[in-house]
Amino acid sequence: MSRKPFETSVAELTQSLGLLIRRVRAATDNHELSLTESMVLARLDQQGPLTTAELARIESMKPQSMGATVGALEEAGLVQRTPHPTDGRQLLVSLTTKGAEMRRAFKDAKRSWIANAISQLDKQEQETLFAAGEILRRLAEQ
Amino acid sequence: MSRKPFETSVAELTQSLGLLIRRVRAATDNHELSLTESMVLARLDQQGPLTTAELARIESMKPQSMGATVGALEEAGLVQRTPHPTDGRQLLVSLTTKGAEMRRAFKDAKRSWIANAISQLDKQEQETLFAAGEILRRLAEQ
DNA sequence: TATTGTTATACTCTATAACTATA
DNA sequence: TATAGTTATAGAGTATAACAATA
Repeated sequence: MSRKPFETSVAELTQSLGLLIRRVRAATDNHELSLTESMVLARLDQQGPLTTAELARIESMKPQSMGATVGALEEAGLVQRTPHPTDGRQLLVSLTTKGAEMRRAFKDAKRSWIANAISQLDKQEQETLFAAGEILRRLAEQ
Repeated sequence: MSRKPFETSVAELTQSLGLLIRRVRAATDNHELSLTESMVLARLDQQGPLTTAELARIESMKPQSMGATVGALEEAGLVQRTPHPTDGRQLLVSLTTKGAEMRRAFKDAKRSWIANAISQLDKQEQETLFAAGEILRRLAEQ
């Protein structure tokens, strides 16, 4: 196979990411959760109740921005805020029954177009994608 | 190697993409070009002068949105608009000298944090990333 | 009638700044 | 003094709607 120049490959990757970002945003308009909202539900599902500040740190966002996201999820009835037992400043965010159901639906790969699309790729392409995901995470955290 | 459940891998990939999107946006604030602006410059560099409507189709955006992007690039002196020789409705967007210089700088992988970061990965990781880029583009266009 | 482009307006996501309450 | 959270405001990126000019 003939190798492309490095810059061409980077340009193509950048373009793919750009298209994907807009595709994700478009899906959001279609009554799906936003990327950040999905990420928050997944975190709460995996790690149990967390505070807004903790969620912000995990997702590399400002606490005020995460506050808005959590507020939207709360308004949608997917999460609830309860006072921290010992620290009066903190509010613990946790999944509601409806939020937990939403997560299960996502895991079925039926409700999220991206999970659904990935599930239709062959095994090797899925492996490539997941491996790239880990590399991209390292890049993002740099 | 122990395989993770599919849903876990999808969740991790989604999280990586989310972090990356925010990282790209943060870089934009630091006087770098936005992702879309970079994509437009790359297109014009590769394919020569194009109209706003053509650029919009290529990038899966509405012509009005692309008009704003092109307007920003024009204000920055990176592109110019010239009347189409035969079709009075169209304006051809092309790189200015300054815009062409900007593209060369990007190709040096010094000005763009993402190109720079990728250049520091080992060859195999770069291959994985570029292969994933092609898969992601297919997903985005679905 | 279809297409190119412009202008006006609005929405989402995230940021900064200023504040209160608690530790 | 530091941390958790809220509220107000702003900016970037994109969308929809309504319009003018040209094909």
